[in-house]
Order: sequence, then structure tokens, then C-alpha cells
Amino acid sequence: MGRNSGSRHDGTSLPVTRDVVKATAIRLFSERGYPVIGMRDLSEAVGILPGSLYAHIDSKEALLLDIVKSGVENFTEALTPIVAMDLPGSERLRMALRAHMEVLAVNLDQTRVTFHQWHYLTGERHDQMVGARQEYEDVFRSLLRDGSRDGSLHPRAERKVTALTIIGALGSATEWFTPTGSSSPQQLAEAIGDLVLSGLSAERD
Amino acid sequence: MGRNSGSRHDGTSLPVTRDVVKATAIRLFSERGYPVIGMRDLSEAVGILPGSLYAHIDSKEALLLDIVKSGVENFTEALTPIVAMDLPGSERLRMALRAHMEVLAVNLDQTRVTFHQWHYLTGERHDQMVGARQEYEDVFRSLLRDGSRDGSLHPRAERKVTALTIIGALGSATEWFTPTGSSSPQQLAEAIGDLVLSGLSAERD
DNA sequence: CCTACCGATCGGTAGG
DNA sequence: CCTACCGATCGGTAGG
Repeated sequence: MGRNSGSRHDGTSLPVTRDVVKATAIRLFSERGYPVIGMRDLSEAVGILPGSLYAHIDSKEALLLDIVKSGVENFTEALTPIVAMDLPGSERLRMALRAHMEVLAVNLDQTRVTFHQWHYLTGERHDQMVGARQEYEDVFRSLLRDGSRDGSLHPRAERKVTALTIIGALGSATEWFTPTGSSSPQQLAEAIGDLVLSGLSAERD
Repeated sequence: MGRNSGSRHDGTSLPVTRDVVKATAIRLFSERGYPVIGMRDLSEAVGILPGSLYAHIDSKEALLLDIVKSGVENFTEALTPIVAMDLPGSERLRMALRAHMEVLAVNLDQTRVTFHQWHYLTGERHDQMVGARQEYEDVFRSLLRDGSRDGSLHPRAERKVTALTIIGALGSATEWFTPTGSSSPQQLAEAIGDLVLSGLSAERD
């Protein structure tokens, strides 16, 4: 029970591929954190023996890097075309917030790992993701800069602080967003957009 | 070298007390994460042998709980009097943001552990902190409610989402705030306050 | 706070 | 993907 290839606890079975290992790792790392998940936890959830995992992956940390790298790609692929659009900065910012929440909602577990577990990478793998994270910050900084220039945004504080605050708010959404909640990702993006664009003090829309 | 009680790598020495163990743990847990810090890392940093730690603490997890509980207290002690003040919601919200950033700046490492490592607690210890976190969320929800009633705040979205977004932004500040940076905690709180209160789209102050 | 040690678990491998 | 196993490290303890 649980030892045969591809057998799952719901009784169905599927071939154990690299993608199955990765998807299972995403779920476990998201739920309990990368460092506390052992290769034995992962192999049991997948339905093979611990040593057999290494037919699919090189190492635990290489698996984490793979998850985090493709997790970042989900966001850059969604946001890059928006940034390049010929629209006011304020509109592109709103679209970027919506795109972020939609990607987050579709890949919630992977986004959690991407935003909150990447720093367990070491050495060169770590440096790689520091760069990727910086690029994502730059996306928002450039939207703020464009909006200031075209007159659609009026950030009162340093753009860097503003960008980090917005990204922080988005990153925290991985912790409280629930797919079964009453609000859709689009509605949540609208709410965050209202807060960031209009603030709380006036009733102007 | 490093084995004598209280000897530190800078050559000075101090008595090893429970507070020294706690302060050292705060630094290590903050820098590298609770699960990856072993008791041997901690004992070495403190300057005693691994088993000797248990003269000062009951267990690794009890140490984490102690850190996280007092970390939460730092915030509730600073915010409770502000919430009780007889002022418009908008002003109390601004004061709350400033108080949060000031506590965060003074106890940066402990705040990092408090906000980002508490979920490694298990069982009853875990449930305890879920409650404490909820109380902190309620502080901001009640400020938003009061502000709506007295007319000083006009949240466009659900108060819950707004509160979570604000708390998320504040929580993320632990990741990018640097004590040596160009902006003081007060300036950063002002910037976040401007963003939350006034938004980005208008030039009204 | 040290000495000496415990059983359990860790990521990973050789050879099939 | 399994069998059988490796050395290293884990949190923690008894007795001083």
C-alpha cells in the first residue's frame, strides 16, 4: 500500500513522471515549508521509495530551484506584455495587479513556494533568484515611473518604497487568498487596485 | 576556543543567560530560518556545548514560542493605546502605521521571526499564535470600521481585504527594511501612510 | 555548564 | 523504480 508505482491514497493510479514529482513537491513545500519536508515525505506522497526519486531529480535543492524558476516565469510572462502596452501608467498598473492576482490564484501553491521559500536556495542558485526578484521589482518601479511622466500617477513617496509596498501587499496575498473564498481574484485585484490608486481618505472614484 | 562559557568570537565575554540564548536564537532564526538552525549552530554562537542549552530552555520549539509571543506583545503594547484614542479613524490609522514601523525597526530580527517563522509551531503552540495574529488583524479592521463611521475613511472594498492588504504590506517591510538605509522608520511609515490614505492617482494631500 | 551518549532521521548512492 | 545501504546530523537526556 503506497509502495506500488503511481498508487495514490485515493485509489487511482498514474505514471510517476518528473512533473508528478514536481507537482507533489509544490504542494508539500507550500503546505509545510521546504526545509521540513524530507525526501521520504515526498516519495511517500508520490508513491515510490525514497531512493527512486533520484531517477527523476538531481537533488532536493535542484527541485526547489526548478519550482521557483518556473514560478517566476508565470509572472513575467503575464506581466511583460502589459508593461509594453501603449496605455497610461495608471491603467497598466491596474492591469498588472489583476494579472498578478490571476496568476497567483491559478498557481497558488507554486506562488507560495516561489515567494516564500526561494531564500532556502544556496550559492549560485540563490543569486540567480535574487536577480529574478529584482527584475520583478523593476516591473513595478517602471510602471510608477511611466505613470509619473504621463501624469496618471502621483506617487508621494520614493518610487522604490512604493513599489516594495505594493509587491509586499501582493506577496502577502498568497497567505490569505483562498480559492473557495467569497471574492474572485479579479475582485481582490480590484480592491487592491482601489486601495493603491485611490487610497482610503476620499470618495472620488 | 568557543568552548568556554560566554566566550564570543570577538574576544569579549558575557555570562550566558536565558536572555543571551534567546537573543542569539532571534538573530539566527531571522537570518537563516527556524528549521535550518540546529541546536549545535545555536550553542556554538552562544559559546557553550549543545547539551548545555537545555539548562536554559525546555526545547527548541518552546524557544521559538517564547520569541514569537514576546514579538507579538511588542506590537500590541504599542498599538492598543492608539486604538483607544479619541481621534478620527484616519489619524489613528496613520499613527498605527507609524507605531508598527517603529517597533519593527527597533526589533527587526524578532519581528522577522514573529511574522515569518511562527507557523513552524505545532499543536497548541500553533493555535495560540493563530489567535494572536487574528487579534492584530482585528486592530486594523476596527480602525477601518471606526474611520468609515466617523467619515474620515472611505474604504471602497471589503474591510477584511483592505486590512489584510495593509498588514501584508507592513509584514513585507521586514524583508526590505534596512536600519542603515536612507529612510527612517518614520519616513517609511509616512510613505506607506500616504499610499494607503491618499493613493497614487490624485495630487490632493 | 560539561561529558558522553541516545535513537531517529537526514539527503543521497551503487548496482541492479 | 527497487534493494540495501552510507556517513552525517538531528533534538534531546542522564548524571554529574
